[in-house]
This record gives sequence, structure tokens and C-alpha cells, in this order.
Amino acid sequence: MRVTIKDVSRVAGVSIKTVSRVLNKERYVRADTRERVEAAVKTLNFSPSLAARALAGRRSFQIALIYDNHSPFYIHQIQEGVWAQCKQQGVRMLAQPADVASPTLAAEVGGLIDETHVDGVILSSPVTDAPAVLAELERRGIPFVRISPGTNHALTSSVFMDDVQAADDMTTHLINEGHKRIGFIVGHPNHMASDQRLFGYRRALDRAGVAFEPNLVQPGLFDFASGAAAAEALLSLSEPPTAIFASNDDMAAGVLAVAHRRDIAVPEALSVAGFDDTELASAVWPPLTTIRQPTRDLAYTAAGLLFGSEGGVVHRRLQHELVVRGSTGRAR
Amino acid sequence: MRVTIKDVSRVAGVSIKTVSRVLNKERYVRADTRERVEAAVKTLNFSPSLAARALAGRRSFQIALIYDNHSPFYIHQIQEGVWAQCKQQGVRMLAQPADVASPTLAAEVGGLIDETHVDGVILSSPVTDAPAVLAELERRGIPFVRISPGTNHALTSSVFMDDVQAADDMTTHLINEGHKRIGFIVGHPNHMASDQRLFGYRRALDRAGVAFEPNLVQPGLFDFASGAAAAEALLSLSEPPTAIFASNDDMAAGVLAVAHRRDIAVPEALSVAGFDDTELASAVWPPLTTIRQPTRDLAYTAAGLLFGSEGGVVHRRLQHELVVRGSTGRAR
DNA sequence: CCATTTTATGACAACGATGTCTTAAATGCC
DNA sequence: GGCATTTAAGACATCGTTGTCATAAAATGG
Repeated sequence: MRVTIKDVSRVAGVSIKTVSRVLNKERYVRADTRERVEAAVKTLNFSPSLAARALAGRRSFQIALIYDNHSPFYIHQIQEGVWAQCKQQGVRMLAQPADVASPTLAAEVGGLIDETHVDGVILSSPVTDAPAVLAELERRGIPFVRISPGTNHALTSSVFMDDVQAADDMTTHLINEGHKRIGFIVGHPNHMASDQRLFGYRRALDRAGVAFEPNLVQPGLFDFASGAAAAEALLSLSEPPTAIFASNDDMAAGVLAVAHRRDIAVPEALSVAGFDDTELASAVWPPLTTIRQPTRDLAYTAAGLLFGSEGGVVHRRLQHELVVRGSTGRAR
Repeated sequence: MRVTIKDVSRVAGVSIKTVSRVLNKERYVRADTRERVEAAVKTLNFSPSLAARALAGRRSFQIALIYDNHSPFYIHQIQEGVWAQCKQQGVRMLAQPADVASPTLAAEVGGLIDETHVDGVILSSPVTDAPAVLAELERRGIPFVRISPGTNHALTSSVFMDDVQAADDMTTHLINEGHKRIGFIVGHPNHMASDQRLFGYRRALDRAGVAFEPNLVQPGLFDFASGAAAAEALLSLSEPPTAIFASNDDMAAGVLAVAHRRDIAVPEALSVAGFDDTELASAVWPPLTTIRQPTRDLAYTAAGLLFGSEGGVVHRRLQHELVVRGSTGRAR
């Protein structure tokens, strides 16, 4: 049999309402009463039913994390950050993989909210930019925070980093190392960050007075295979680049593999740079020069905003960092 | 305002109990009544409250996945498999990171179950072998399935692969390639699979009549850094191995990095093998020879058993597969 | 055709908490 | 000391479903 608030109230010799008050840290409970209740809770090893709390009260003590991202490293860090905050707040986390391409996504999200009564939602890129989902959340008036959204910054709370500046930093670093022909692998077209990183790359080139060459830019999908394919294309050019900047680490790993296969020394003959600084960046050889994106902190902060006292729309930018490792060096 | 079963019943012109019957696919509902109800559900866009269902009924339509594993790739595949099964069954998944070393783990798991009313639990290694957790679950009589448990196979349902045989297969493969001095990097001591893989390694050596050398075995923690450290130790021996078999891919990636750093050609001068066939195995250079562990399928199957009709304890062994890639070759 | 069984539906209590309202005791104020 | 206010605690309705029981209608059988 389940231990209920009623059992606690009997043992403590008070009404269930008083137990409820203690549980929710409400006012108007005498210190000695509180202690008796707390003792009873401990003795009986009581955990309140979230279902009953959700049904009767205004909170469900659950939030949902919705993501559609195919980099396991990235998701892992996001989950970890959100979970850390949830644990601190005594709230459960519902992990919800999704598919931004699905026409039923908004309906699914709506169903999720109705079913679970979640107190809030965290959206991770690229779900952050699915208009139907945003509309659905807005219509329900449920609080939500977006991690690294690409659009409508004013609309709702979000945490993010400056993708344009980060890509600019990396490109500038490569230029400073003497590179003039820098290949660029764009990210997945679903992700707004892809455009921004491309923009940062171009901005840095412009500022340095390096001509932009369209055939040095290759499309990618944020995964290993597309990075490798893009590298093949770039290295097959009559005048190949001396450096390749991939929009994330997974694709950069693909570039490294191709370089190895073609017996091109990295970084002596080719510099390779990634983006994100996931665990992968230090697990390949040579370790990747990359942009440390504070993914875990972004997620932790996002969940914090959801519970936070600060009313209204809040935006937080977290700092990125250029991490120079062995995969880049001076141009020959 | 929330749409409730009452609204549906009004629109359909039936009692709420009848709506409930349709929702739960119970018997004794006329076809035309069922259709009217289903139409009303669609019109109103109704999703039943899980909280209310859990409170009133015997099911909560939620299961928990408990894991403590530091390989993001592995967890990702586990989550994906469980989620796929949940989606098919119309059930929510509660992702619950844990710490097997924590003395309060069993209490936390107990609290989770009381709070959420979950219908079942899936344990992923190494939580599968935490006696306190198992006792707690047993005490509550809640169904659970273990993924790759190391102990007490008869106790409860589980899905697994043959770690001993797999490690034996890999070791035999290396022996067949002419290797006599094969280094082995053990996994995390918390994981039972670590012992089994070591055992398989020894069994293969014994059968082939290759002498076992204790200093060719190094401890590891299933992560990149420990793999690198173990490789340093092995390659610093006066008579270093010609092949290194790491108990998982992350550690094998560490070995590769050390080999590169020391300018040891792989596979010409050193063969390197991993275990798991996570995405990482194909993202490093050269791509790893490894054991394909059907992680996603294990998870999918485990969740299936939880919902399955088969009463009592069920065990399912899934097949592993030796995947030969570029990181291993003939011994010089 | 009547008795019996099966099918189909509804009324109402129950699940385990919180919200609202009420009441009693303690405290503050002039 | 008397009255207003604050503090402390309980009674009871309520949240949105499912479980149980009752009952009417339809099907079945001899």
C-alpha cells in the first residue's frame, strides 16, 4: 500500500491540510508542529504523489525538455545541464525527442503538455525555431525558455551564445595563422546557428580583406559523414584550402578522417577547426581547435530561468571561448 | 481551460464512463457510439490527463529509465531505443540519471516510484547491479527489466549480449592476425561487463595457447583519458604489445591518440580494437575495429518486455558482431 | 415465448493531494 | 481590558480520470 498524506497526518496527529502546508513550506505552521510532521514524513518514508499534486494544485513539479538534435554529445550536455537544475529544484525532467520536420510536431507538443501538466518547457535548437511549436506554447500560456534560438529574440526568454562572433573569432584566428584559403562547412539547414556561423566566417574574411570564394563553402548536416563528404569536395579543388573550418566537431572529425586517408598531415599541410568543444573534440587526433560552447551551462541557465523569479522575458548570453589545440597551425 | 473527459462526453452525448471505455479500448461499446466519441475527441483535441489517470487507475502511462553511464554515445542509444518502444506504446519516458556510488540511490529510486507512479522501470548497467536498488524495486513489486546486467540472471527479466564471447571473438581475431602480445584495457570497475570482457580475453588466449601476461593488462574507466593513460603504460613497456584491445570505443580512441602522438603507425605497427561500435568508432582515424553491441535494440527490447504479455521472468540475448575496420591488421 | 446470458451504458465513489473557507487562539494596540 | 489583527489549524470541496456496481436492452437457448 502507498503511504499517503493521510498516514502522515495520523502519525503526526494533525490534519492533512497541515501536512500539506509543511510539504509546501507555507506560512502559519508552528515550529513544533512542523517538526512533528517532518518526523512523521521521515518515519513513514513518505513521498507525495505528483499525480495528486498536479491534479489538485497549480504545479506539477515536472518540466519537459524537447529536442531534435543528432549530435549525441550535444544532447547529452543539454540533458545534463537541465537535469542538474531540476534536481536542485526538486522537479522531474521529461525528456522528449522530437522531429522538427514532422507536420504533427506542434500537436504532439500540445498533447504532451495537456497530458503531463508540465509547469514549463525547455526547447533546444532547432525546435526553438519551429513556428508552429512556439504558437502552440504561446496559445497555452505555458512558460518556456529557448536554448540557442535563431529567431525572434524578443519573443520569449532564451539563453544563447554569439555564434556570429564565435565563427568570426575562429576565422580570424586562422587568418592570423597565415591562412588565406579557408574552407568552410555549413551546418544543418534546419539550424539557424548554421547561417550565423557562416555569416561570422564571411564577416571575418571581409574585415581582413580576404576575398570570399563561394566554392570554398560546402554544405553539411552536422554529422561525421557530411563533414567527410564536404572535405572530399574541398580537397579535390584544383587549388585546395590550407585550412578547413567545420561548423561543428562531428563534421571536423569527418574532415580529419579524410585528411588521414589522403595522407595529408594535420596541421602541417592542413589546419582543421571545429565548433562546440564536445567530448569528441578531444577524442580525435590531433585534438581539435574549436569553439567552446558552454552547452551544459546554457541548459542549466535555461532551466533556471524557467523557475526563476524574474518576471517576463529574460535573455542571457553566455561566453564562448576559442580553444586552440593541435589540429590547427601556421599556413605553409 | 483544460478540455476534459466531461467536455467530450457532452459533445458525444454519452456518459464520461463511456468515453473512458473508448479511451482504454474496453469491450462493450457499440461501434457507432465509439465513432461518436472518437469524433468528439478529435474535434475538441482532447488529451487525457495522465495525472488523473494515474490517480484513479492502475496505470500511469509512464516508465522510468535509470542510468549511470558516462559514455554519451551509449546513453544516447539506450534512450533512443527505449523511447522508440515507448512511443509505439503511447507511454512517456522519464529519464533519470543516477549515481551508483551514492548511498542514497535506493531511496531516490524509491521516491521516484512513489512520486511518479511509474508502471515500470528500466535499469541500464551498472545500476542493474546495485543490490540496494534491486531490493527496493522488488519490495515494491514493480516490474523492471535490466539491460546488460552482470549478476543474478535468474532474478528478473533482462536483455543482454554475451560479453565473454564477444571479447573472446575479438581476441581470437587479433591472434589470427598473428598477434602474440596483446594489451588489454579493462573497463570501469563498477561495470560487471568489465570483468566479463577481461574473462573473454583470457579465455581466448588460453585456448590459443598464448601465455597470459599480467602487465599487459591495464585498468581503465571507460573514458578517453583512462584509455590514453593505459596506452602510455602499455607502450612504455620494455617489450610493448603489437595490439591493444580496449574494453570500449572511448578508451580505444585514447589509445589511438597516444599512438599518433608517439608516431606509431596504426595498424602497421600497432593494432587497436574497441568495443561497442558507438558513433565514435567511425569518427576517429583509422576507424576502429570493434564489437557491434546492439545497444539500441537491447533498449528497445527491454522496454518491450516491460509492456509485454509474457508473464514472469524473460531473458533475451541479442547477437553481437565483430566489425573489422582499419585500426587492426597483421602483426609485423 | 420466457428465462438466462451477454452486451451496452450510466451513476457514483474513489484516488491523494491542494484551494478555499471557517474558526479558534494568540498577539498588538490604544 | 476590549477590540482588531495576525497566526495556526481543520473541514470540506475539488481536480479529471478509472473502478465498481447497477440496470436496461439485446441476444441466445430450449
